[in-house]
Amino acid sequence: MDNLETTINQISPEKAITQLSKKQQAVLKASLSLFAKVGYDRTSTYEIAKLAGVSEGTVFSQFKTKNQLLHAILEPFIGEILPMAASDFINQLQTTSLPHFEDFLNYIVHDRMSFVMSHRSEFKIFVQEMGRNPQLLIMLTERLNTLINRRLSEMLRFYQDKGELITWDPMRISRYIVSVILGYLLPNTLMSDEPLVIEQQTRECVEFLMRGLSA
Amino acid sequence: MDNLETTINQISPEKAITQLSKKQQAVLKASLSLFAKVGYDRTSTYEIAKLAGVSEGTVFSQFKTKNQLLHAILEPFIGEILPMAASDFINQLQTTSLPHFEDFLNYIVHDRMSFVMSHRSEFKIFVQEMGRNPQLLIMLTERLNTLINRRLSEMLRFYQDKGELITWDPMRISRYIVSVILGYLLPNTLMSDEPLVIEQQTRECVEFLMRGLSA
Amino acid sequence: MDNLETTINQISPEKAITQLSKKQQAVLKASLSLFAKVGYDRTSTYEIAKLAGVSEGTVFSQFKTKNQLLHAILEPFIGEILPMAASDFINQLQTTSLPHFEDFLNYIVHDRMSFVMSHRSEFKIFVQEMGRNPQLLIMLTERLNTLINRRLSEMLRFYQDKGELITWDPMRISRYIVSVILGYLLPNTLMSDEPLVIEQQTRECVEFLMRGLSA
Amino acid sequence: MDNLETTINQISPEKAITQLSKKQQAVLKASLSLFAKVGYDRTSTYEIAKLAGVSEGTVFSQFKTKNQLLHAILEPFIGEILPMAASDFINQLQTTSLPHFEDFLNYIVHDRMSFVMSHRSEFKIFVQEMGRNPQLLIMLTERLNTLINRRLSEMLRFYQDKGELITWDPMRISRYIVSVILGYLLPNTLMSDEPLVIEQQTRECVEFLMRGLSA
DNA sequence: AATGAATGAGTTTTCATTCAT
DNA sequence: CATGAATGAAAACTCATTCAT
Repeated sequence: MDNLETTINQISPEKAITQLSKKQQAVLKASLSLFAKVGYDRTSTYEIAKLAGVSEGTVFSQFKTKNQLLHAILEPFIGEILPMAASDFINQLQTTSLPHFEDFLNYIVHDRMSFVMSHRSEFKIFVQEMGRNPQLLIMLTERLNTLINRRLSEMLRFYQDKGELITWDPMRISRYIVSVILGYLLPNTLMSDEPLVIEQQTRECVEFLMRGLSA
Repeated sequence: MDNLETTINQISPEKAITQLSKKQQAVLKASLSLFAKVGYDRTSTYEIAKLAGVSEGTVFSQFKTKNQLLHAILEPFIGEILPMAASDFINQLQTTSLPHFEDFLNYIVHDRMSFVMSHRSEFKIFVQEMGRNPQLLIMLTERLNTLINRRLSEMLRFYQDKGELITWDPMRISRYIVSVILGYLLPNTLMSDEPLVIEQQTRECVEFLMRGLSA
Repeated sequence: MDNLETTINQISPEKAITQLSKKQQAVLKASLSLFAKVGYDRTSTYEIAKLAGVSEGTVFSQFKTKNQLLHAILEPFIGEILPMAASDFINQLQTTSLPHFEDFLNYIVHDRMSFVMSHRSEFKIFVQEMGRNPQLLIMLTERLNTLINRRLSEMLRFYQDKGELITWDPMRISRYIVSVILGYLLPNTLMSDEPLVIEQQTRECVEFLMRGLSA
Repeated sequence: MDNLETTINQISPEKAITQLSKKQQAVLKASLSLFAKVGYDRTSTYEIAKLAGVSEGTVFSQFKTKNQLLHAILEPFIGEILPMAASDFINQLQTTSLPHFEDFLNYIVHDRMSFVMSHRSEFKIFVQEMGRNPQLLIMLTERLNTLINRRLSEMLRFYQDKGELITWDPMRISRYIVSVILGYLLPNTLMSDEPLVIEQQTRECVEFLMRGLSA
């Protein structure tokens, strides 16, 4: 069911990333790990080089600046991984027959939890950078708006028409779904590093959301 | 109703903070502002001095290091503002007659939103630091646990016994309340800097929570 | 016998030093102690103020700069204590009847050891500064030359004429006497801080010098 | 005869020091020169960089702190140069046939004077630091004790048994020899920077010591 | 491409000194 | 005179970035 467990390299095989040599991949991996753990600003290029097992010069041979390294992580995340995940997600949703809102909720809660869990590091970096660079949030929001919201709204309206979902503004409904999911993910996943039993959490989540959102 | 709109200086007039000279207060204020806006790491002590209108030496005369400046902001927040707010909040709750769960929800959602809004900067800094220093979250959680949770649980059980609140684990109920509140606060307040119409948001919030949580 | 146990304040009662207030004396004493212990450069005016129990401003009210504080210690030492000690010493020598060279040696070895021991701190500071400011040594040498050497040379010649002292250049003889005394003082006194049993050391010293220097 | 005129680089060609690049050697050389001339505390890393003809960053690329720079100078001196010199010196003494105590004295006085003269800068720095860090003296004393004193004592006893040397404690005899040598070296060499005519000084030195120490 | 020594601008920090109270 | 907050110049140190090898 989870079609999102895509690694960075599986995403766009013909693009920049797979052209990267072993060393460059190590650099990217080391950056991802360190940026997520201690933050972009507290990670020095020396530490990246050390963790990647390369020289400091090598860190800069592919990515000209430290900031490009950050973007090399975040851009595919915002520009490819998230949208692709979103498309896949939406497509999957549409082709999957989910006759009832509860099935729908079950599906998306579980799927999104899995997705975030499998991209924990990127999320942490994204969240941290968002704190300083609100433009990131705007970029993300716009992308998701065009990709998801219209089609998601259609779906929500489908269940509203069926009388299974409260007739609030779909944006408002989305906000609650996202909030409750993040309420589980943020403390357990982004802040600490404990594993998360997705199935159990999903059940709880859906139980609450069904009460709050069914017509 | 909101007894929490206490500024830093109103908190402990006889303690450290009011001993600070005008210039030192300016330093603290400038740091608070810059740390919140661009983050601790991207704020130089030179910029703090410039914004505070003092010399760079002055930045270090009271707070010996830049990191102490951060702690001078966060510690009263974690150690005094939050707990005092929590106590006030709980006491207020207990002395206020809130016969129905909906009154209770209305009260806490509005109060907490107001509180966060009035300490926006501190929250932003706290959230940013939390991303790198998970220990902060643990400190906070422990403090809040001892201060709030037991008494909050009692109150929730009061409404559960009255048959107005679903008989889930009070911790789980708290999580949903917090999640939904943050779902409103984070995007509008912490990430961007737009003003927030608390009354409207509170009403929406409570409406949803009542559906999800009433027995 | 030891006429040199003069404290700073006993030296020039009509001059600056006794005009000093209690606080200023404390400053001077603290400086002396810290300069001797950790060196001039590693002593901050803040530490002087703290040890003296005064404010930092007070450190500068009498002595305009930190360097003047150093000179306030060294100048009386070079300009007054040492010469006065030297005069006293020479006068004492001349008025004291020391018919034999061995008596003479005994006297000066014991007296100089006592003198250095009672001005240990000043000596330490002087030696340390000398390493960086060779001019100090020149100043000292010139002063001692005019004050002592001529008259000391006369005395040495007295014993040479009596056939009790080898007929080397008096300067050379002085050098050996000084070297051997310092050979005892430097390790035990200036470098470490152990007490020194002067009588025992004097006897050893004189025994060796008598062998090396008697005619 | 003087086997001790070893420069820093001749000491351990395969070790740390020769791994240093040209620029790093320049940094070390500049530090040595400035520390000796004006003292560690009065030498700024900027001045070191300027004298070495490198950027200030380079000063810190190899030696992480200014203090490590000091240790990079002193440690090989205490840990390698002195002990090696000591061993060489003792070995040389043992293999050289020195039938009479006067030959022995002549040899060591000349050799030690040459050694100190060829490491003047290191000695100056060492002496200066010793004034503030008495632990240095302890380190040195312990090293020399284990390396030299036992074997030197044996040699002295050899001449005592031959009836050419006074039967004092060898430690006491060493103290006089060292004192008299330093009596020549300190004023002429360490304090000022004038050259020293070793042969002449050696002759005077030995003449006095022979009188004082022969049986 | 990879290396790592070198760079230099920027940052934090120290501290002697000043000055209003 | 005494105080101690304020100053600012200078110091040590960091680190992203460059470049010769």
